[in-house]
Amino acid sequence: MTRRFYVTTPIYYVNGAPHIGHAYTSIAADVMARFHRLAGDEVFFLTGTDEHGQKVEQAAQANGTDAKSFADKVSADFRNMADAMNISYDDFIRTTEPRHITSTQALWKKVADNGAIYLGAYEGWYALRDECFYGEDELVPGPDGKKVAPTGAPVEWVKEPSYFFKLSEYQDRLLELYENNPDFLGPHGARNEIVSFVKQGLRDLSISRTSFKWGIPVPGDDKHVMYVWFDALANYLSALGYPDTNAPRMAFWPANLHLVGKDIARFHAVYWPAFLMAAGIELPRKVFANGWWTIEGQKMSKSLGNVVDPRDLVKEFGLDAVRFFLLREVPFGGDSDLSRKALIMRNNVELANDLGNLAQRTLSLVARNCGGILPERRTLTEEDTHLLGQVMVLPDLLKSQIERCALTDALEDVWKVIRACNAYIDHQAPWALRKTDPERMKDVLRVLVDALRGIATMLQPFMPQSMERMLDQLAVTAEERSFAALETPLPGGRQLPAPQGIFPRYVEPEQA
RNA sequence: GGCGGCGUAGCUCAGUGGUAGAGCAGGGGAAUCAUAAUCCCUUGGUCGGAGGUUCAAAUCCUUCCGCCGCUACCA
Repeated sequence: MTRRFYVTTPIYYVNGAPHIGHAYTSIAADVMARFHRLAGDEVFFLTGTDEHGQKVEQAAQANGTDAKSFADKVSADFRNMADAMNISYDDFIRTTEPRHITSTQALWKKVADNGAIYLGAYEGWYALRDECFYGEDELVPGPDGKKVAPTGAPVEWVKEPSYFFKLSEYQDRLLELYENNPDFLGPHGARNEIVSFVKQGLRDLSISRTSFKWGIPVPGDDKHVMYVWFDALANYLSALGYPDTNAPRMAFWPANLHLVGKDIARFHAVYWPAFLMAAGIELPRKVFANGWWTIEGQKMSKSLGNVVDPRDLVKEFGLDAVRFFLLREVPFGGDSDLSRKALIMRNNVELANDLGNLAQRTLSLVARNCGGILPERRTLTEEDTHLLGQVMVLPDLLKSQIERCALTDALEDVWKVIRACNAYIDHQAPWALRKTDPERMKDVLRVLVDALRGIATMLQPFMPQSMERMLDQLAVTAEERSFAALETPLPGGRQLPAPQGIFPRYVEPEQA
């Protein structure tokens, strides 16, 4: 029976350019998607862009264009970044697409028909000049002592008609959800915060606006457009073809994993399940929040001018070195720091020295001493069995790590085996066996090739391009690269191509 | 203010009741197949402070200090 696996990234808001944080979440989701494909699951991997709202309207104006053209441009840039990072998405949804608009309106109607939406009034501090609401804490004292907007514009307390979602009625059911499904929300820190947030009590949620037009019209009341979360969250269903229950993709619902940045964990863990409960739709299995990246120890911000475009890093260090670094550096779920030094260190020590050099020394021994022919699998010594045993448990080991979104731990598990391989080759010393026991040398090299094949197979989701090259050099055919294929040893006698370095050491250009 | 998290070797972190761990960095040695990469050994911590529970605490409780997060409509 084929298992289905549906994983999503957030849809990224198009009021600003893509940066390393967006890439991070997408790469993590990509690893999950690729991993499940290699495990034989049927995968649907969704990403996209969120394009409505006042901020996009304003950003477009500032750029002297209209909202749609602006959204087109930025959305294309996000898509370009996803492609540049080798994100294997199956669909890229945009909230301005007709399929999303009709689907979201259908979801709204369903929720409204079930009595969870009512018309009320949204109150707040409104600055006429900015055409914008501000939160109480955003206001600053003006020259005359009266509170004004951060832009300096005068504000007044106004009421605007708005549709509300009866979020307050879902507190108990949400707490029950977290209680009964400890894995629904991760990691632990985020989970605790959300639970205590919900325990504090929930207010109804304003889900429409009349103060701007760039949004999805509320069904039956064109004066309103949907506000933020109802529109955005619905993408996870609209991409599947909701409300058409016969749409082929609907079989992927409920989603197995919504991967999100920690800033929007609450919306995914509180609003989204509540909307779905109200609509009578099954809930996603898991929401997991990843942390933030600081840059050289500093918060990434436009004002500091240290916003990192991942495509620049790729140009300098190579795609897989960047993918690897982001997932390897710090436990997935926590915050992490991106520094040049750490990136170079990871690349040189773990990719070039540990793994790249292991492959290179093994394959050049095979090339030189076996004529590049893969030796047969023969009798194994205790050491051989021990090493291969470590390789054989990797699929199950990683499966459970991926299950709990422990991407860093998964990599650490693989690296333990890589280090064991380096110890093995030193202890066996096939270069010495060449003179004393050439047959045993072949056995040793064969064990190493098998170990490398297992390692490269498991690392494909993390570093698809490099591992493709490594598996090519190991003469593993395209059909032999799934996890299941690892149970069948490669037939001996194959001709291996001439080995070529896969992970070059990074050497800093000469300082002036 | 309320709730929560963290504070363990120079650095990044693992370890949740039973004689302190990993990787990197530092020191010594071996090997020379390999991208001068690798392997072996090793230095190093009164586990933030104090008090308590226990035969036994980094691990449970109390308190103090320091850092951080959340505290709703902000993408």
